[in-house]
Formats: sequence, structure tokens, C-alpha cells
Amino acid sequence: MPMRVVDVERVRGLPLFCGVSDETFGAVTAGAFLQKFPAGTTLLHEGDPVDFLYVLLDGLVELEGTWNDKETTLAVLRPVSTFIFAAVALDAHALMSARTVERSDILMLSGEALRRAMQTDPRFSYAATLELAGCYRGLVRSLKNQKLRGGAERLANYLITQKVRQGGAETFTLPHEKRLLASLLGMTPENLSRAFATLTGYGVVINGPEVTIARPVVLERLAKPDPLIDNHQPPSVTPLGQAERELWPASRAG
Amino acid sequence: MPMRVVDVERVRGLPLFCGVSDETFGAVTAGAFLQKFPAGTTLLHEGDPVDFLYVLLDGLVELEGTWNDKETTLAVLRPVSTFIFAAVALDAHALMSARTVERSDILMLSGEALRRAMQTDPRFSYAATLELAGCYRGLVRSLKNQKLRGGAERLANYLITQKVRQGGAETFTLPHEKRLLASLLGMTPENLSRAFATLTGYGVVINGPEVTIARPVVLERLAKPDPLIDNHQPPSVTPLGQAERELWPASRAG
DNA sequence: TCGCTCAATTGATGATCATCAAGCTGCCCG
DNA sequence: CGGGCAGCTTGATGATCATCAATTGAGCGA
Repeated sequence: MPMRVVDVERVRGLPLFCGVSDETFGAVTAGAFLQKFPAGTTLLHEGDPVDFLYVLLDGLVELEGTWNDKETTLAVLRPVSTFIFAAVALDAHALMSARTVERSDILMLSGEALRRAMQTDPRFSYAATLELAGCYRGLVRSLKNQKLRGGAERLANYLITQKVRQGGAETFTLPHEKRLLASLLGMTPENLSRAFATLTGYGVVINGPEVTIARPVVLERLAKPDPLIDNHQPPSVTPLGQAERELWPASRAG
Repeated sequence: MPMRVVDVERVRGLPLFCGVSDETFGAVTAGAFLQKFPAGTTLLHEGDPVDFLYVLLDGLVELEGTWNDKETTLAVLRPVSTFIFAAVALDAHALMSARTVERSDILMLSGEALRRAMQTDPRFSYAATLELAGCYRGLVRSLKNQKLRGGAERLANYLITQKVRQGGAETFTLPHEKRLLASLLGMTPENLSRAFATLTGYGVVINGPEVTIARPVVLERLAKPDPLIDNHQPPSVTPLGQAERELWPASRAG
């Protein structure tokens, strides 16, 4: 339950915290929980008031939305990521549910303390602004992806993005169940299957969770990846915030 | 080109600025432009570097995204709204284009100056965080709307939202062309026409740009409006930021 | 080892949606 | 007053996608 030293260092190194004063960091992490959750745990339900900022340190978390007995996956988060920051900042109720997909280590930081810290430490609230701006742009990308592309195109771009993020090798492994991927891509599991079958004609070979892109040029001609929609961020050793993930590869003004 | 006193007051009164010091406000508005643009002007093109934060004081602005020679409307903004704040905060290129739909008065604030101000004035960067959090939640709503509802349902909810925002009268006027509405709702103009025709069976009467919802209960049974997707914010005299629009009607903790 | 469960696939069918084409209406302008 | 243009509508057709049903195959426990 209390944070281990190694975890404190990890959190301290996040872009959200690495510039803040020790006082601010202490105040924010004072009443913090570090908890392990099994797979399939609902951390937060749509519509609930939000008391904590969540930081995924290890594992996999799904953010999902519901309406009229249908549900859809809005994002799948990998470590290290914060989530429901916007609701915490505004002290509002959650617009989406959060669920662990795998066993996960999650840090929970008091929303109250965070809001106080944002009002006193300008470096922290600046970092918070950048983090939120990065999250915002991620959603803009998702919305464009959803409204402008068809199912097979979304899948093709997802595969290309995964390939880059996992190091660029010709073959890689899907990070989770296909039914979850279907929901993320905005289609049914049945249609995801058919979309995979379609991509077979573009040099994609499927073997369970293993995917190999045999003819990248052919697949890209279908996918038409676009830096204004897809964020082809290569893997990194140091933990990045959503802001840094958005700024890649630019680092324009600094 | 220079701001009139009445406009300065208007900007000063925005949630984004109303708490900041006079120094910060002066620094940010020092090199500001207030410009009038005719309808149909592209203020900013997708992919361009962003040098200014835009504030729509009067008129109507569309944010749109493009891919593969198709385009879609991501938002239609009414006064008073800021836009492309996220790109300004990160000093990144724009993910969407901005176009005036009507003749518009637009304030342009130096991105450089804003980023500097955010790092020095904690009240300003806190206000910026809240504004961005509000924008983020608006996009979550859009994405849920898009992925979870069908075309007719999106239109029905749009009409209910418009009715509330325009004061709640039985009949109201669409704020812009139907072809733009179609793009916002993620459908073709042809299918928007057909969706309107469908809603005729639910007590909706169309007369050019005039819409009257004759049987609200029947329409709501189809629309199933949901506070976690639709933001039924009534009109207001004081200009609201995206944060306040999100917090309505709660004002939970304060 | 058997049998259970569940993810994934495949096929058949219907709903939704986009596209192409034609016609309508209001409006501006010659 | 009569084009001509633009926004909107309507119809016909095909593509995309969801749903229902059935089957396969892998993992797991009795």
C-alpha cells in the first residue's frame, strides 16, 4: 500500500512531476495509494464522482464509454500513463469507466491535493496543462480516425502503429484480446475478423496474436498513415507524458 | 486592429483571464490582434505551426479535419470560445483546420507570450488547465456520440441540445447550413435529409432552417439523451469557458 | 482424458450508410 | 423577367457494417 522507493522515483521522473518542488511533490504523494488490481477490475464507473488521479505504473487499462446498453472502448493505456486527469482538474464526474485489462499497478493521488498543488506551484500547473494538452490531441486523432476512415483502414493503421511502437520488427504481438481491439477500432469482433482477412490480401499474415507485415509498402498504400492522425512514436526508455508523446519528433521551440 | 476598450473588458472577463494579475494580462494582450474575417476564411490550416491562440468573440467558426481527400467537421464554435489552445500550449503543429462560417471577430494572442505567462502566473496556468480539461471532456463526448449512436440518434440529440441552448422554445432555428451540420454529425448531406425525414415520425417538423419539436417526449424516447454525452447547457449572459460549460449544473466542491 | 468455457472465425441476412443521378426551390444577378 | 447557381431533397443502387447462428480450437479444471 505505501509506495516503495523505486516507485516514488518512477513517479518523480514523470514529466508531470519532474519539474515541481519537493514540497509540492510531497504534498501530492502524501496521501497516495499504490495498489495492485487483478485483471477485469473496474476502477471507476462512468458517472461516478472522481476523487483520485490514477497513474498506471504497470499493466494495461481500458477506458470505455456506454450508452443504451452498448459500450465502446475509448482508449487502451500502457504504462506510464495518467488517466481521468480532466475530471480531477474540474472536480467533475467521470465521463468514462476505467477497467484493468491485466493485473495492474496503479497509483492513486488525491484529487483535492492535486487541485491545491496546481494553484500554488506554477511549474506543476504548467506541467498539468501540457499533459492535458497532449491528452486532448490524442482524442482529436481518435475522432478523426473514427470519422474519416473505414474499418479496414483503421485496422491497417493500427497495425502499422503497433509495429513501430514495438520496435519495428516485421512481426509483432497484439497487446491484448482481439475483441478489445475491435471495440477500440469501433467495430464488432466479427467484422474485425473479416478486416484481418481482407488485409491478408495486402501482405498481412495472422497467426493467433502474432501479426507479420510481409509487404509494408503494399499495406501503407491502403492505410495511408498520416502524422496528423497517427502518432508513430517509437518505444522509449524514459517514461513519457502525453505531452512528449505528442511533441515527437518535433521538439520545436523547446 | 487594436482592441477597443469594450473588447478588452470582454476578454478580461473570460474565465481564462479573469483571475490573472494585471501584469500577466498586459503581457499576454500586448501584441494581440483583433481582426474581422469574412465568412469562409481559413484561419489556420491542418499541419501548420501554430503561433497564436484564437479567441472567437463574434461569429461562427468551424474546426475540421482531413484525410485522403475527405473532410469532416470536428466542432462548430460559437462566441466566446478559444480554439487550438492545446497546440499553442505544446507549441505544436495544428491537428485541424479552422474556418470562419460567418463573418467573425477574432482575437489573436501570441503563443509565445501565453506559454511564458503560464510559467510565471500560477492563476493563469491553473485557468488554462481548467479550460483545456473542459475541451478534453467535450471531445470525449463527441467520440462517444460518434461511436455509440446511429445517425438518426445523433441528429435527434443535436436537436434537443439546440432547443435547450436556444432557450427551450418549441421551435428554433438551425445555427448554420445543413451541409455543415451533416459533416459535424458524421454523415452525408443526403443522409441528413433522410434522417430529418425519419424524425418527422417522431413529432419533428422541418421548415427550411426552422425546426419545431412538437412532441418532445416521443423524440426523447428515440434520442435517449445522456448527461455523460450531451451537454444540455442553457444560454447564459456571462461568457463561459469550456470548463464552466463542463461543470454545469454541478458546481460540486467549488 | 474428458468435457466445459470462451475467444475467434465463418456464413447468411438485414440494417445502415455512401454514392450517383436527377429534380426542386429560393435567391442573386444580369 | 429570366437565367443560373447553390443548397436541399428524393430515388436507386452498391458498399459497409451489425446481427444471428453455427463451428472451430485452445485453455483449464474435474
